[in-house]
Amino acid sequence: MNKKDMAKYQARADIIKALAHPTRLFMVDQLGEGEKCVCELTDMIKADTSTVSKHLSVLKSAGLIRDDKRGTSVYYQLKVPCLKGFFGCIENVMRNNVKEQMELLK
Amino acid sequence: MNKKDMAKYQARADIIKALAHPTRLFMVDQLGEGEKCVCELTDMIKADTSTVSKHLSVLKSAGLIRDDKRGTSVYYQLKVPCLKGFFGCIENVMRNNVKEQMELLK
DNA sequence: TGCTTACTTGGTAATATAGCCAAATAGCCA
DNA sequence: TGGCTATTTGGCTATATTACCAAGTAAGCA
Repeated sequence: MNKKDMAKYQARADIIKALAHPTRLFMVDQLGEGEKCVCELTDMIKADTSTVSKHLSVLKSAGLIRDDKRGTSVYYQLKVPCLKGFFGCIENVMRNNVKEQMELLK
Repeated sequence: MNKKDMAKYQARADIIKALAHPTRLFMVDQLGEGEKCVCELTDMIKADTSTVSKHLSVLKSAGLIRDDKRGTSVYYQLKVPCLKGFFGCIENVMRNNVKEQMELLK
């Protein structure tokens, strides 16, 4: 693998890494249904506000969401609609994994 | 977020985490073009065989690839064709991030 | 101005991940 | 059998990630 390819895969990995956490996946799902402020997400997730804020900043740095401050609240929006297809793929993997577990038990 | 949802997002995250590394993304790309043995991948990646083997086992545990031992070699194959669409989505994000960087410089 | 709510940032401890070396295992062939 | 090649596993250190608390910033309002 040459240097340029390495950089390409590193850049991909950085974005995927931003998605690789249950709380952040939940956020992406929620934001897929419409913008939410930090306080709304904090309520749903039941973690410290600072924790939620940091997860959001990871998604934002990766370019997956956008923020919009209105008054004292900050609203976040999903920038990337194509993620839905991706999650479909992940669900396929999960279904298949379960299927294989079941085969083992037969 | 209730316990069941939490488990769902955790399971998704575990699979995504398996993809969240440049070397493993390279492997997935390579295996997408056809099966390869550990030694071939080791040559391409130029890391210790043990490192390559461990990356492959991460992908395998996630259910993304399958192994097939023939003689002294172990051949790995991609199990999940839908990943190609996913990478397309990630490339979109990367392109958009660059675009926004450029806007900033205008 | 001073208070309150909403959010971000810095610091820290616990945990997870990555890479290498060394050692173990497995199949092939002389 | 003994040796060779291919691969996996265990152990270790370095680094990254996560979550919380505490402190800082920012906007609205009495």
